[in-house]
Amino acid sequence: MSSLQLNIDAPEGETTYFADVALPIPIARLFTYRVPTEFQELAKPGVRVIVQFGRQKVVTGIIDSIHRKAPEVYSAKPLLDILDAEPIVTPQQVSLMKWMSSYYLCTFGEVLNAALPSGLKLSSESKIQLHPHYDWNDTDLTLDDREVLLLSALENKDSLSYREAADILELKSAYKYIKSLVQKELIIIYEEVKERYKPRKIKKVRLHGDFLAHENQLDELFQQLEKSPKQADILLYYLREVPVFQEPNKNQQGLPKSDFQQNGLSASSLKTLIKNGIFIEFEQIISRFEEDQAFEPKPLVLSEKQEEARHQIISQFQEHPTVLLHGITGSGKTEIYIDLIQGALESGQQVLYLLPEIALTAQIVQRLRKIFGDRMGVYHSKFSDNERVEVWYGLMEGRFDFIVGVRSSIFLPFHNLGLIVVDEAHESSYKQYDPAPRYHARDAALFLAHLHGAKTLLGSATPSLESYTNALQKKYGLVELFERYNEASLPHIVVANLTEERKRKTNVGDFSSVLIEAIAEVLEKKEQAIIFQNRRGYSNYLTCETCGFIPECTRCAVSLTYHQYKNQLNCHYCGHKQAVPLVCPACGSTKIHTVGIGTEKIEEELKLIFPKARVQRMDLETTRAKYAYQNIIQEFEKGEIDILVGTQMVSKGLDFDKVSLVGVFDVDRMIHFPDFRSFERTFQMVTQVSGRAGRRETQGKVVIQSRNPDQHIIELIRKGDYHAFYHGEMRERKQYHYPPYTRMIHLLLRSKDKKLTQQAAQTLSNLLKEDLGAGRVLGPQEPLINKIRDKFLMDIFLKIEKKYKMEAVKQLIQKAQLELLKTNEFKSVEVVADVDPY
DNA sequence: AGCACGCCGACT
DNA sequence: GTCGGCGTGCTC
Repeated sequence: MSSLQLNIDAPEGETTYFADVALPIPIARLFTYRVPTEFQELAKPGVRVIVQFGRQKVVTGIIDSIHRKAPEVYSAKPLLDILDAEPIVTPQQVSLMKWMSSYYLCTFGEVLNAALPSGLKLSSESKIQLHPHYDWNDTDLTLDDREVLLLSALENKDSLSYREAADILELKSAYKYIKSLVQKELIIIYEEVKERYKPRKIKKVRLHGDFLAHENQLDELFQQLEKSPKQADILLYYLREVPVFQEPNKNQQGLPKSDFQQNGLSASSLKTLIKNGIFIEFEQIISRFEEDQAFEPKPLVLSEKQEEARHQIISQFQEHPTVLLHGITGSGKTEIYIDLIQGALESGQQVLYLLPEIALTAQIVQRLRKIFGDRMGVYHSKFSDNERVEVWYGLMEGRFDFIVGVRSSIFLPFHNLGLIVVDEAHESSYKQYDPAPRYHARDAALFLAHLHGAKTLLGSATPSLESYTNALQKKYGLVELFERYNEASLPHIVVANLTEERKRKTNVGDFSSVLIEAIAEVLEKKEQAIIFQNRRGYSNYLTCETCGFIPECTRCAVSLTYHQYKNQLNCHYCGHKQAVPLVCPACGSTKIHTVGIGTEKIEEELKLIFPKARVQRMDLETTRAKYAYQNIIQEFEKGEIDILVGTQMVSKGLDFDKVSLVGVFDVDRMIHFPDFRSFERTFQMVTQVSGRAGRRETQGKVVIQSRNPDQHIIELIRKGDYHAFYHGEMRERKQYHYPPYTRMIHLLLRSKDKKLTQQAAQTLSNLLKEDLGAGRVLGPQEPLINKIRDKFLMDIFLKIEKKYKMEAVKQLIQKAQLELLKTNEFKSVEVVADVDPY
């Protein structure tokens, strides 16, 4: 069979090659395509190819390898096209992606999907159009009403996608009718391949070369244009802007067409000049990023302590590829990063600076831009696809050698990486939860560094227990900075006892008198305050006073969050929105009131308590737009805002000189979050947000509101004692076998059938317990939120001691999953694996 | 993930 | 009876 295939297209004596292609689909397999002879030169690992996949679809894939082994049980389809002359992914990228798919238990295709900016992925869409020989009057065929509807739609619009066709018919699928029309030869199906990336082009004009041979030719031209003064004006303007005789090559570059209009010159006259061949119109590809931004490479002056830390880091790098820089907020870690980055760049290496999320970038990017100019590329989620592709190419082509970006920037095509800085390395937003690959960018960055032989610097004021443990065990180097830069002092932390205040009735709603007085003082002194509450929306939920009814999401097992601003109830899990009921849907009562307090309500109450203060809210809602975040920050910086209320966004890396108060609105909510890391999270978050208070001369103040201020964790936060926190928490972790003493894998099962999900979870859990031992398998248990988007959920957690090989464990999981699938009913149950689920 | 084929309830 | 729902299997 295979010998037959070998001869399909190669002439006698030539070999047929095959390409194993990775496709961006969640199938844990490569697909083998035949390499047509004309592509043999170009087909090499790392180039993008277009292939047919399935009956209709055409998709972009990446060649993984080229070989001569013909598949035995099917005949390979040919590669349809090759998109790149050179590999678009480097061998290191492929290694990183392969590691990721095996470590995080997902398919290579899923990683590929996350790694490539969608501008680099092509995919096709099935579309329909009228048959070339279609003639409306000619149809003696009997047509269904819906078929007629589709045909008339196609007469108005050249083509329709399947989706559009279904929408026109108001059906879920129009496939049946499409098929019927195809059979009747009235329409045809075709594939439209969309190239998503488009370089930005501008239209320019230049003077036709003929007029440059002699100066008199220009004179003649002016005479010719005597009766068309508008055209003459344009010519004059052009000659003024472009000194064609002094610098002839300037004419080659021409002038943007838009310049003429901006200077009040007639567009139609310019058109005439182009038509008459006096000007030549052409297009030029330009960068989406502003070029030649002014930058001043100011020499960086490190303080003595910083200098010392820098020195230690460099010497630790001699022995360790990874160093943890543990420096309290305000200790000046950024300056040290900058210094090290400059060092790496000077030695010709590339640098990646990872930030946890876009929220952080605005301020730091501005600062870095001033130092590194346009050799620095920025990569984050608010960039458009096209912008991302430009960063990708820019890095490949060497225009950038320094990338500042969020977690997905680890996938960029580095070829000579020397240093990775992971700023705020403890941040949980480095972990991607959904969809796969569920990776942790900090850990992936360590692997990436390993691939390049690069160094990694993890920086944090409150390192994760994992990282700090690694440092104590000498797996990482450790450098610690306990002094604030510029002799600024640490903020004074006070805890407001809400229970006590309620008893004495000194509180105002959810505000303690302590917090209110502190805010009043700040306003008095014309300083600024940040109020932190990690819950967006107005209130947690609504409830009916009469019958206790709580509006819940129809698709998820959660109460709906009340958003006053839009007068809506929102589900924060599936995005469902609905109007606020005027009367209780259960009993008809009008006594509906709000429970819990979100950023929106805090904002409102602050405006009531301090009517003169300028209050601004910063959360997901108010920062949706591309520059919204930046705008708020700028206003705050300029002092146009007195009180900034926000979710965790406000806690991250912002430095404001005039902030002298930070209020942590509800620390209890964070402490009691049902997760073994809730203490760690709380410690990190509160420490971080506290660090926003008082940067320079003034000592800042932090007010933490709690109903139960005697909790040990609050005491640790108050003292800012990381080491005591670390050791205390580690004891707990050891006792209950939690990370970092073990590694965790979370298995989530979901399906539309509750019983079935539970049964499948029980079965899977039993299978795993057989292989791993009951002690290492927790559950199955129903998660707190047991339904999301109409799918019921079940949890299984695996806790594996460090000494076990994770590879083997993962194989067991896959084995158990296969075993589970042997029961037919369980096939509709999805199993999602999340490795290191935090 | 799509997408096509096959098997069952509610309607002209 | 057929239409239209969705469950199931496959993709080189």
